[in-house]
Amino acid sequence: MEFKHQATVTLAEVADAAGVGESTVSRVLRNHGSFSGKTRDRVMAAVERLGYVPNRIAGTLASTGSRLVAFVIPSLSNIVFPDVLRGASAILEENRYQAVFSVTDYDPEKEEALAAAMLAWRPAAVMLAGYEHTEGTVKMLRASGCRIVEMLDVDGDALDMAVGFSNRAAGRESAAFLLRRGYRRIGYVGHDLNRDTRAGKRFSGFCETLGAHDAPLADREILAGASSVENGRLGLERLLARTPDLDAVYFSNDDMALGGYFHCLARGISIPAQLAIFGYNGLDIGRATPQPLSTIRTPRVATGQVAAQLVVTNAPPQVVDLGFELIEGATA
Amino acid sequence: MEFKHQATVTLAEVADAAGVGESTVSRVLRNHGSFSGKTRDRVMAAVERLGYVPNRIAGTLASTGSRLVAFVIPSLSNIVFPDVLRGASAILEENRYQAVFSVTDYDPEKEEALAAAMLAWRPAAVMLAGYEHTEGTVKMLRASGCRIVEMLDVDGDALDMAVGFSNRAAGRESAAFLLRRGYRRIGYVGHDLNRDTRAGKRFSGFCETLGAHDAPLADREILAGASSVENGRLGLERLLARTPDLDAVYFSNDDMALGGYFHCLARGISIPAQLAIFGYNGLDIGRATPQPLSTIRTPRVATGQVAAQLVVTNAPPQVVDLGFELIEGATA
DNA sequence: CATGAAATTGGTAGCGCTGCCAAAAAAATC
DNA sequence: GATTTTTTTGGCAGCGCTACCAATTTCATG
Repeated sequence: MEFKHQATVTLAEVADAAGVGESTVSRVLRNHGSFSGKTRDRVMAAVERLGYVPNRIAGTLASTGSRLVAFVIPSLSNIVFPDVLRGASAILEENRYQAVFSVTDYDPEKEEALAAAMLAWRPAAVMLAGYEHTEGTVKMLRASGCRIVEMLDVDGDALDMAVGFSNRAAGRESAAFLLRRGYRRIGYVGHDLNRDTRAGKRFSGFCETLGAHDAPLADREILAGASSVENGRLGLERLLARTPDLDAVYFSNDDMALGGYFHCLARGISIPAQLAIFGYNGLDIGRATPQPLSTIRTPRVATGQVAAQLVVTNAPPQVVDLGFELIEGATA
Repeated sequence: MEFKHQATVTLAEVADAAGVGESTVSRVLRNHGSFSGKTRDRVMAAVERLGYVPNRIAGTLASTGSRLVAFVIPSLSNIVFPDVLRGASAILEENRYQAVFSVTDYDPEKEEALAAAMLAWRPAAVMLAGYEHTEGTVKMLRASGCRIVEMLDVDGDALDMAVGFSNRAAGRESAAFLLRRGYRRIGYVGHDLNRDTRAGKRFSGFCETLGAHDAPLADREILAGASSVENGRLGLERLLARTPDLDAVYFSNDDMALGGYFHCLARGISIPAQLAIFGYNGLDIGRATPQPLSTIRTPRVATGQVAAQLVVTNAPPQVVDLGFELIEGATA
């Protein structure tokens, strides 16, 4: 088997080598249309011999519709997005689609620029996080004619398709759970809510339910920057310094909550007797801590899977609510 | 159900609308070649008016060399790879390159299939993890003529370029550190080493140094499946059940080590007096635990950045060793 | 003004493939 | 064996853009 270095073999060369026409090679390779077994063998032998690799750029240009799926995600540091990508890429690979991605850093303007760059690749679909986009992004996506999937949120109007769960409801249920357990002096530790609008929706649902039960949020500590274990720890420390008599704290997610948990471990604050901790996401690590973290488990991988499934099946516009699960754990 | 694709605006239509030739529009849009300010304004106005989005598929086919960079990575669950992607995607975006990815699940055969699929997009470069590839993968990559970057390992011969650090040296230094601290009864808890060959190299370097100091590995517990906090916890439990008199345990990475740490917290095993714990990766969470984790911090994001930089600058073949940093922490 | 140099511009041949159509070959039917 | 039907095949026009080259305009300069 010879491979020519750097000289790209074209379909025409394969056709010559196999002694057949170009379209025949194309049909064999795509297993589309009809051809005899003998022809197929001859073509495949030539492909093998020449080390031919089809050029999908050319193929996509010639045919209608690409097999590229574009992901425009806020971050790769927040485990949520790798999880979504993981779910989606498995489905996409099975269906011979190719995933392309860009990271917006939670910046709507950057999202617009990156979405535009993505559309230049004429993807079959664009997958985004949530419903909050600039006017320009919306207009561009609409005009593109490609499928759009907004992921990880269902609290709003979908441009085309949406897959996820209600962040607002997650916030409400978290509050209801804490109230049922008898906590009344409840605080919040979160990260930048303007950027992470889904965290903002959870917080707003949380406060709504607290308010409805005459137990308004006692105090809050919002840290600038991304969510992290360290920020969670720091946030709880500051919150307790200001408002020591809290009996429960809701965190913007499990990373932050783990930081809070570690703070309590380090300071000898007994959980949940002295202070209850509640998170969001249902990370694996939260189940392996000495006391399993009380949290809400979200279908992150499934969100990616379903989103990809909708795209590969070219499903009609729809919103899929995958729900979430409250994990009682031992910290609340 | 049928979905109409909107009629996409082409460069030719923009040219007509602006009253100029196609090549002029192309030059203006790419800011390449010369054109007058007046022409540029006319073209940009037409682009704006028609909502033209260039078709990069066509552009790539017509020109030589694409601006796609293909990542073929083992996993998205192991934070290492999102971190690498994060570093790389920032650099690539700045340089108007587009990242494409596939996930191999640590399966070399799947890596070969996915690499082949990637090459069909004629990427500027293919970025892989480590040096262990099938013969077919190597042959194909060599023949492709595109740049190749092997990441996260420098213990071997690079196909073209490599960026990372020595896993073997990391293992050796970890062992040396534990020996310096006086630990002699040392165990190991790891995950599937056949698949994660870099973890295998660390382990082998670790054992080598132990052996050289007459303190051979006392016992080991290898868990099937991927690394996880839960597996680390389980692994340490099993290891200690079998060999209770260990004074230190080396884990295949920080996830596993955290599991071990939590096991000790839950069982009241005092760290590091009764048992020392040493990890690998330098995750943020390991710095926020009540006792900071003793571990080796690896330049994951930088690996991605440098790898991307090499590609966008079309650097000559080379191996870049970014090194690593031993963090003493408080668990060993 | 003339003349050559420099800056702009447009025309057009591909890039490598797919989709359509007609031609050829093979199989089925009378 | 002639005819019809079915299966296989090849030719070729694009897909939308870029690269190259030649044509045109503008600018300097004597």
